[in-house]
Amino acid sequence: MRLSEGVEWALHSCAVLALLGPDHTLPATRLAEFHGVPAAYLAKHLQQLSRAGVVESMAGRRGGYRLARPPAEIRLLDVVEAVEGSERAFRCAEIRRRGPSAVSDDQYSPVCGIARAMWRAEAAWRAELARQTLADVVGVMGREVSPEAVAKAAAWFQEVVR
Amino acid sequence: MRLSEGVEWALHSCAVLALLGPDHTLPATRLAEFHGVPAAYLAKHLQQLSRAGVVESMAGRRGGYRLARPPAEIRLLDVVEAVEGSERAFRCAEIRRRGPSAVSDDQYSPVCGIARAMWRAEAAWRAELARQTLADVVGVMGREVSPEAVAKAAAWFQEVVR
DNA sequence: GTCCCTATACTCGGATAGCAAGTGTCCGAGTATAGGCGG
DNA sequence: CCGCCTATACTCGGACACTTGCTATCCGAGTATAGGGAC
Repeated sequence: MRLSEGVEWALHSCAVLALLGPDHTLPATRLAEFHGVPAAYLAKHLQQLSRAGVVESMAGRRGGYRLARPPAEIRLLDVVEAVEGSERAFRCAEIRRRGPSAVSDDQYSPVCGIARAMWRAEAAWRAELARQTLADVVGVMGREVSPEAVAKAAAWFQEVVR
Repeated sequence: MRLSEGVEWALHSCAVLALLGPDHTLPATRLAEFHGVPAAYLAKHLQQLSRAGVVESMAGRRGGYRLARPPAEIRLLDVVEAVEGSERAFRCAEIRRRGPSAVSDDQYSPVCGIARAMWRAEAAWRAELARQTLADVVGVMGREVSPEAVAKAAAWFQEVVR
């Protein structure tokens, strides 16, 4: 099991957009530059976030991305599902119904016990991601980051934001 | 994010071995036949289970697989990690340290706040998988499966077990 | 009848191809802007 | 001086190659068994 690298990029990008506030936009190129990742590929993930309604895209000369809602209303789950999709990680192929001991379909419980157990764990994962918002994460980061880093980032924002 | 199909096969195979009890073994071929899956590929996963100490392999003419411990002592997490590996799903590439606003390494908190948030969710997932044992799952399945299916499976066992 | 030996058939185990999904990139469509022109 | 229009430069968005890891398979090494022979 492996989460797409794009999830990390998306989360960091959203964090930056949260710091920027609702009055400014940042183009994909700048976000990529800030994180040192390929611009074209990050753009792909930002499009997914846009489609999912997590960020808003502004077209045109001074366009770019900004959060679609306040950070406190964006759950980490929203970001993760925007990139990874909302399909379940464990997919039940109903192998219990195959093989020589198979019986007629109506003899089986509606969902396989093994699948239920696995999905219970996934639900716990989702619940934890739903509990944490972007505001939480940004808050913690803001408390932990060093003053020098803050200054440097602020200077960069000054330079690129119009 | 997607779990390997082998996880499902491994779990079902372990459930069958649990029903079989510690006094019998079942070769990979039979397990594959019972579930209607490719034998050679299932064998690969059984090897992983064996390496992880979840099942024991008996070589020779009447060899096969059996559980290495009582079902109550086998956590679903053990089975899942045997197949999927114990690496984290979310991998922090430390992109916060890249880009134009990077500062010296000692300025950063030991682990990125975003990674910590993601790993918290993974911990919840693992905890839920660790809480449930093979005995739990088999117990539920035993209560849900229809009498006809039980009879059919028992007959098949009688036929193949020596 | 009992013990030992050998040949056998069966098992697991790791090394080897094929394919799908994630990774990375590009170019075209669309739009808000900036400047110039006319009134 | 003000308003409108047009050209522009910049943005996003979807369509196209490439690489990694999962899927699937095979064949060789090792071993407990079953049968036969000797005592």
